[in-house]
This record gives sequence, C-alpha cells and structure tokens, in this order.
Amino acid sequence: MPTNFVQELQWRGLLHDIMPETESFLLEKSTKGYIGFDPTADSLHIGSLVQIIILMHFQKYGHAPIILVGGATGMIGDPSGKSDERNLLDQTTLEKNCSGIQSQLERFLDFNYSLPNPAILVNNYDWMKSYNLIDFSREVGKHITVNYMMAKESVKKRLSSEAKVGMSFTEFTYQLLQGYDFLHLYRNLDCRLQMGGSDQWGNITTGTELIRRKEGGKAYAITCPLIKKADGSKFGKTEGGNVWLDKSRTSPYKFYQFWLNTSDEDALSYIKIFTFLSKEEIDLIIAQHQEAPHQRLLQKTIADEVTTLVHGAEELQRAQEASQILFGKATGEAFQKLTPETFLELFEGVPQANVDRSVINEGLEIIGALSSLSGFLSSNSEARRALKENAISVNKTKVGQDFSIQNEHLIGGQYVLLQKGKKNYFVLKVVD
RNA sequence: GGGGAGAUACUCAAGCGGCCAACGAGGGCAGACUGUAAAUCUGCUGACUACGUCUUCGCAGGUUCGAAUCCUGCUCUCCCCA
Repeated sequence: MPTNFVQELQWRGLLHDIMPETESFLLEKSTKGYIGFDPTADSLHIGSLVQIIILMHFQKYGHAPIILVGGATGMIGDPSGKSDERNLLDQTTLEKNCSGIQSQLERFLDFNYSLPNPAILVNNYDWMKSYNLIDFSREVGKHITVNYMMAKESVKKRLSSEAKVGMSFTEFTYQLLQGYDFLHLYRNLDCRLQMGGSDQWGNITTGTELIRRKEGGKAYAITCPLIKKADGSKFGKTEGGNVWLDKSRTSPYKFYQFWLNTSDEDALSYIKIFTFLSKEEIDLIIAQHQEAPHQRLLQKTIADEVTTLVHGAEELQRAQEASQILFGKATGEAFQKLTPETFLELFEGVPQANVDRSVINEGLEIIGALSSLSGFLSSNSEARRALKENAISVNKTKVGQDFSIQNEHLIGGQYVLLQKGKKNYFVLKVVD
C-alpha cells in the first residue's frame, strides 16, 4: 500500500522526474503545490485529466492543490514540444476559456474553505497584466542568463536544424514567465511545489532556479510521463478530434466509448493512471481480464470509472444503455421498435439534419440523403464510394445504391438513423 | 546585402512537353477477420448530371496544337556567406 503522495504516483506510473528531497519534504508537512493549465479552449480535454487526477491524489494526501490558469502565459504560447510558432489567442477568447476551465475543475477538487487544505484557483493574468517590462527585466531577467535558457531542451530543439521555422523572442521568453509564476506563488501563497507533464520540466526548473536566486528559497518539482499509446499515436484523439471533458463537446456516450476502445496494452497502464482503484483491486481485474480477454473487463472498468468521475453515475448508465443498443444484438427490426424518446437519448450529440416530410413521402434517394441534403458526407462522390464499399446502413441495416428512404423506415414516425461504418452516425429528423 | 536551393493533393515525396486527376510512402475511411481491440489481408482516398465531363501541381502572365513540366514577373520558405 502506498503511504504517501510520491509512492502513490510511483506505483501508478505517474512519476517521471522528481527533484531530490521532494518526497521527504512532502512528508514533513502539509504543503501547497500547483499545476498550470493552458486556456487554449473553453474546456479541458482528457490530456489534462491526468494533471487533474494528480492534483486529486495530492489533495487526498493532505496537501493543498493550486490550479493556475494561464490567462497570461496563454497569450504567449509555450514552445515546449512544439516545432512551430504558435498562434496568439486574443483576450476575449482567453477570458471565456479561463472561466470555462474553472467551472470544470470544481467538479474534481474540493474548494471548501473550511478544509485545512482546500483547492485554490488562480489566474496568472491577475498579476501579469500590470507587470511592466522594466520591472520584469530587472526582477526576473537579471537573474536568469540567456545561456541557461538556451540550454533548455524546448529551446534547443527550436534552434536546431530539425526545426522548420525559427523561434520568436516571445516564445523564448515563455519560460521566464512561467518561472515567475512559480516565484509569485511561492511568495504569496507559500507554494513550494510545481507539477506537470515531463515536457514542462525545463519550465519548472527555471522557476525553482528563480526562487533560489531571488529568495534563497527551496522549491520542488515533480513531473509525470506524457501519456502515450502503445501504437505510438497521440493519446486523447479520435477521428472526431479531441476528447473533451465538456459533455456538449464530447457526449458522455462518446466519452465512454473512447475508453471502452482502449487497446489491451494501453488499458494495463490506464487503469492505474485514470482510476482510483487500489493496487489489489486492479491486480484482481487484470487477472480476470487475462482469463477471458474477450470480455474486456479491463476496458469496461476503466470506462465505467472514468465516465463516472467526469460525468457522473447517471450519464454513465445512459452511455452503457446506448452502447448496449448500438453494439449489442439489437439490429434491424428491434431497432426500429425504439420509441422516439429513447432514440433521442441515444443519439444526443450525434449530428442531425432536418428533412421535409414531403421529401420522405416521395421516397428519398440514399445518395442525396447522405450528402447534399444532410451534409453527413461531404460529396455525392463520397456517398457513392461508401455505398459501393458496403459501408452504409440505414437503421442498422446495410443498404445499397438504389435504396430510398420511405415512410416505413421512420422511427417513431420521425427519425432515421444513417450510419457509415461501425461508428459514424447521423440522424435525419423529419419535420412537417 | 551577396550566393544557392525550393514551393506538387491531408503529410512526405516522385514527375521535368502529350501515355497525368498526377508513381510511391504515411495517414484517413471502408470491407473481411475479431473482443466495438491489436495484427493481417483487400478496396477507396479532387468534383460532377459518372464507361464521359470539369477543376487542380505557390500566384499572375506568356510560348505551344498541347504545360505540373519551357519562358517572364511576383510572393513565400530554406541553406551558405556578410
């Protein structure tokens, strides 16, 4: 059994790099630690979920987690892990994004002030906005040499020949701003620890260095590995793009499905990273999974746990029911018996288009229904192609090129389900 | 400022006057197989009123019966020197 925060991260595979003495420091007393979140969108995605979970563990072991929303640093753009210069975000977008992220985080961490270690949320725009260039140069710039900054991996990479474009001064300065954040939190909130993905190590150490030189203080750092998929592709992406935590961007059903589709290999590590199950429970599940891999107990457990964490038990149940209907035995006839209510719940978040009832009365050609009329597929050519490849189903039944949609195909007299392949759905809604 | 190289579809990358809607690779999509997985095999991957037609090879002109391919100008990128 892990007895402290660092051990917990360690057995879960969440520990990549740690500054010496960090573990003993955390054992000494309850402290504060922060992770920065980039407000590049108004919702967090599952990439950030790892960071959130780390903060949850952190709070669980009696420390106070600080969330720093990068309202100011978001305006600059972190060069870490990027080979191109980033686009700058404008201020209104940033404000909107910051507030979106804040409200999401409240779900995961306890902000209750009566606790000894409540979560705290800060936005670096608050102290950066009025910080002028002269002060910055004198207070921060003076203490860090360019030589030191150039030695960082994130900078080196951009200066080397493998980079396609040069690095702007703006991005070069980024590490100083992030370093200053740490200094600011150290001074004002007595924050002694910064955590983040392993790509942040350089930026974090600029902060600890700054604290050492300015204040003669000791600050600590922990990074976690970047989550990778066994096949090398990027974690957290699906055909539809990012997997978001906001249910209006990624429906709970899709979210559930994302985890359910995890490969066996990845699932072994994900269950430790993304669930709060104990080591004993996890070992048991893995053993059972290996007995009967086709049951996919491992994936189901992860999907259940994470969906509950992010969307709650009620949404999980719906996602499970939806999955049952879509991937269970229900096909063709059974499917067509659905009530419009259930149908709608199932396909909440699935793209929709309206069609006039008169069109259906005359019989709607499948090619038109797929492309020009609905926009499900981008062209008639693509529709023809898909039909030729036997990829199109209407109401879970495969159809060919000459199929046309009639009144009898309507579910509850109102809906038709179009489908390309196994996982791409589209709903046609008939309107009078 | 001087010299050199280059810009081709989602990405990389062939093609260097007609046989080019454009080799190949990657990616993506689909089908078979399966566990809603992985691996593997197969097909597709500019558009359309579709055995035909139309629009694409940085941008704008020109030469030619005919150009992604030749010429001129422009824009942008990279490399070397200062």
